[in-house]
Amino acid sequence: MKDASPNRQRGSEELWLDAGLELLKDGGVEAVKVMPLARRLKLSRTGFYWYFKDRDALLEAMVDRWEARNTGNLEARCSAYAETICEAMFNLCDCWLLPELFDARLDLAIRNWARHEPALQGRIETADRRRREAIEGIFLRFGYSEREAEVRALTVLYTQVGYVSMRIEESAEARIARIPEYAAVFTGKQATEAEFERFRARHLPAPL
Amino acid sequence: MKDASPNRQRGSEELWLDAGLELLKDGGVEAVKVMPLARRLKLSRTGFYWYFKDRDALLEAMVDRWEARNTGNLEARCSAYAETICEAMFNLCDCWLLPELFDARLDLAIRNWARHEPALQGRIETADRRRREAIEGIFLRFGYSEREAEVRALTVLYTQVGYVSMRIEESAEARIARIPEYAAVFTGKQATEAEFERFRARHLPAPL
DNA sequence: CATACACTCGACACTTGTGTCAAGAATATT
DNA sequence: AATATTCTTGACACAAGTGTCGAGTGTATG
Repeated sequence: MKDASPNRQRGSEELWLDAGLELLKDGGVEAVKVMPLARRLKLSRTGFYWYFKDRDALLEAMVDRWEARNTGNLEARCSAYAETICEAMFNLCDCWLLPELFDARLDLAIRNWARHEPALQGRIETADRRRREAIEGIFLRFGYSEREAEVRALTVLYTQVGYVSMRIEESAEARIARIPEYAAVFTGKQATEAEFERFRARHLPAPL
Repeated sequence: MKDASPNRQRGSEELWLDAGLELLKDGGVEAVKVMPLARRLKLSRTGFYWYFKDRDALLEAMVDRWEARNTGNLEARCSAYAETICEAMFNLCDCWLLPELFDARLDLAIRNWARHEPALQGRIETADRRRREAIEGIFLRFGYSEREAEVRALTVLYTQVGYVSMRIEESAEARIARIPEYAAVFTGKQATEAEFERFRARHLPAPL
């Protein structure tokens, strides 16, 4: 007595999870409700409960996904090979230009959510500590003092969070163009033309 | 003449508005519901509708209040008298130390809320532009190039938003102690002992 | 081919929220 | 003191969400 179409949409854990993340990113946690999710997927609301115990289980799964991504890539960029502090900073800046390295919207959404969820707040703090230590490491490797490395790392972190938080909309080119100046502020050193060219080259679309 | 009879709690526009802001600050917009508000004030829920047409009217009033505060004080600190770029930066830093100049929690709450409310987003952008121009003005007055002034102003803004957004908890002393280093990163110049002392003096409790 | 597994669905019971109304208490004005 | 205004309240009508249950429907496989 049901839909006769052979290829009808079928649910799966992935499907609900992805849709949940989508809703989280552009509507905040409060938008992650089972009912709207079902509407969006054109599935019955109650089907959700086959894959997840309840709404909280979904939220949990979303956080797990976030944890397994952003911070790791940032750490990796921080320990990438570099000959100068500016080159190292450019390596880190890859994160702000390549969405696959760092999902800024997700990061922001999780951060906002954590604001009213003390349990989550702890996980955020852990992530932020790891990130700060990774960035501090760059400065320490290039001879900055402990104290200076810390403040500079914090400036980088805050700037990044602030940038994302203010939802700046700029073209990739505009953003790339500003990068050397940010690098100069962050490190206190001016990058060479060559260093910037190497960075720019890997971010501009290859001229086939 | 109205006498406040202590017998019985009575409502008022102020009362509901203040409670609303409180809820906004520590629970996000989603927490600003008439029912919890009434519970908190120990008043009947429906009394609310005598003062405000509906929930949206309250939200509107809260935004008005925010607009009438934070940005203006920041602009004022940016145009305060200063002999050097570092002194000017310290003037601005007053905002991050004196809650009456700048309500960071409210700023953050409004910002998060705006994320999912395009209408509000416009007002945020206007506020951010005014702030950026005020900070840029400092750098321009002290001879930085247009381009450099812009990037440095943005760094200051993003750092501040990021700092608030990450909900850092530090004592006033710890924060004050770090300020000269931030000032050095932001301006590229080292403040003198005297400049920092003048700044510190007005923030430490007067030893009467 | 039968049957068990993986999955979907509608109905039900419950909770929290919104906004309206008419009746009434408290206070101010005349 | 009488009256008008200001404010509070409980009852009512609705909307949107959560989670459970039992009865299904396809599909894979033993």
